[in-house]
Amino acid sequence: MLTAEFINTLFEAELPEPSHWESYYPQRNLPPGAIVTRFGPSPTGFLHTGGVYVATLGKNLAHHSGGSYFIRIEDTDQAREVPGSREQFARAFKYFDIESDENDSNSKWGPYEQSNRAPLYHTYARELLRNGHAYLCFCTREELAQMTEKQLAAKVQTGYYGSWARCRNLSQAEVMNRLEAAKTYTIRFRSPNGPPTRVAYVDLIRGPIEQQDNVNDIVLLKSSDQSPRLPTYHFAHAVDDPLMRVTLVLRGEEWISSVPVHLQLFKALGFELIPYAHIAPLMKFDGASRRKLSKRKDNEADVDFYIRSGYPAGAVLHYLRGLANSRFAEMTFEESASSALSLSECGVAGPIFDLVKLESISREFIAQLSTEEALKSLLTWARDYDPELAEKLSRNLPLARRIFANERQPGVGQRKDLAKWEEFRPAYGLYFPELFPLISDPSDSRFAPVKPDMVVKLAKDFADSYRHEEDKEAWFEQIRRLAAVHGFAPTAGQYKKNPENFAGSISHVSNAIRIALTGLRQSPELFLVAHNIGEEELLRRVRALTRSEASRSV
RNA sequence: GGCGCAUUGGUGUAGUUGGUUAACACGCUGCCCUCUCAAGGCAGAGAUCACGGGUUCGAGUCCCGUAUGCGCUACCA
Repeated sequence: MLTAEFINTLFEAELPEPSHWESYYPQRNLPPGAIVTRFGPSPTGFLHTGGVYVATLGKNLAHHSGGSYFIRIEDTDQAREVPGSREQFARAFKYFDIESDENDSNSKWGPYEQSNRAPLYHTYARELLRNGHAYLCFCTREELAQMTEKQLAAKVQTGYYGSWARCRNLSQAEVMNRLEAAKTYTIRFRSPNGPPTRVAYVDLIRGPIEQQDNVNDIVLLKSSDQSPRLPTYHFAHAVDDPLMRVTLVLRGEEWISSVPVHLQLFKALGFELIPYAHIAPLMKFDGASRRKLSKRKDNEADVDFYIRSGYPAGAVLHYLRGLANSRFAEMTFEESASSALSLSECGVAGPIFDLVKLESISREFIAQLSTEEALKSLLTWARDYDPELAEKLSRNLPLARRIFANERQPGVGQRKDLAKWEEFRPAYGLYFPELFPLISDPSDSRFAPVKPDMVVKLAKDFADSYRHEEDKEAWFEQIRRLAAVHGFAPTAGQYKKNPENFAGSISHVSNAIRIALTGLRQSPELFLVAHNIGEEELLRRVRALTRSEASRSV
């Protein structure tokens, strides 16, 4: 056992006592049942889609219970910190509406970055040292690695326990000797380490869980040669969550195995237990098997993927809520955004994160936006990711509005062409003359099966007799006449019944014109195209084909 | 290896004290509509409820075992 005087020399002299912190962080004044929960991302890379999943669940639970949701940056592994992560986090939090209710300037329960909380951890590490629940360990990483190898070879449990825990019972004299030899040390938890026992607790999602109790003397404070000396996740969790007055620990399922450690730490620290809810991770198919959505392998695991591609946050969040509580998948976007999620409805198996499903939800989402909402969302995206498009849109807002309004006519079935804003340009760029490459080659493969000479004939006749009719039917009648003149069936139905009687279907003719006008095999109806680009531009596009023929025959 | 979690059609789930042909949504296929693609309408395929035992008159639902997948077993979180 180390003396109190000696323990004090290991820490800053003015380090507060636990009682100081416990009154410094009062209970929150919240209604009964209010949930206070936190999201704790580590700045070791981009924010993971699974993080948004957990965070949005937590924020929803907190807000619907009259509680509070906050983000605590868990940056205790400074070696693995990736520069720029925090900036990316901030952008992603904002985009997905999971920003923290609390921060260092509006709340007294901070700081909200663990690297700024070192004194807290030190106070409690010292306390555990004083009451014998912790000790100094001088084992080097090399020694620990060798030990693990031996354990593996001997087929015994790996870890720092029992007779393997060499520093567990060092005398104060031995400890002082090593300190004088300038050895670095960690502070380890002195686990109960008795005969194997079972431990049980209730998970709010899974119900009762029972497992073997922990016997490992896990590290509490990392190596003494670091500054500041930071805790491991386990210790940070056991200090921060009680003191930040969290009432629900919501985290990934990978933490289930660590609960026995956490329970022991809470007990040793004298804190009341906080209910746990472990969320099943988002999964993905890899061939025939499924695995956790991985930062390294899957670009849809990176939330920047959605921001960059222009998936509206509302669509992604709706999908994520549906994965958490399937009831939400059946709701309208509005209902799902305003309803309370529940832990008991969360599935226990990891759901497959299916990009195809997301795309379809996103299509629905964009389709139900009003013209103004859609335009605003598109412009916001384009300013960052397609400045050229943003510029063209801003210079012709009436046209931009018309494009969305065309697809949103009341009473008419709603088109669902766009799943993400990066699809806007390929689908609708054709409306902007500056973004449209003229098609002048009649043998372009997009015209198939209509032959090049027929393409030219159709283009020439169409342009020569073109009238910019204001009525949809009257306008399309031109195409029908054009088809009839060249032996094509005037309706698709007639061609279908007797294909042998015709040179082709009306659809061949309309598609030839479609390609000339839009360059696309799929486009909005031609009448709309004609009126959105205007007569002059229409004729310019169609005549590009006839000119090409003229120059070729010279 | 040890420990833990999971397993209902392609996907997400429902199936709350065991009780008739396992339900819903999305997806998929075909047809209709149709100038293309969507949207819409109609019809359809698709699950021996992971596998094997057991309890029971009767099990997706309870019990045991097995398999498979995932996770933890770090001075990573």
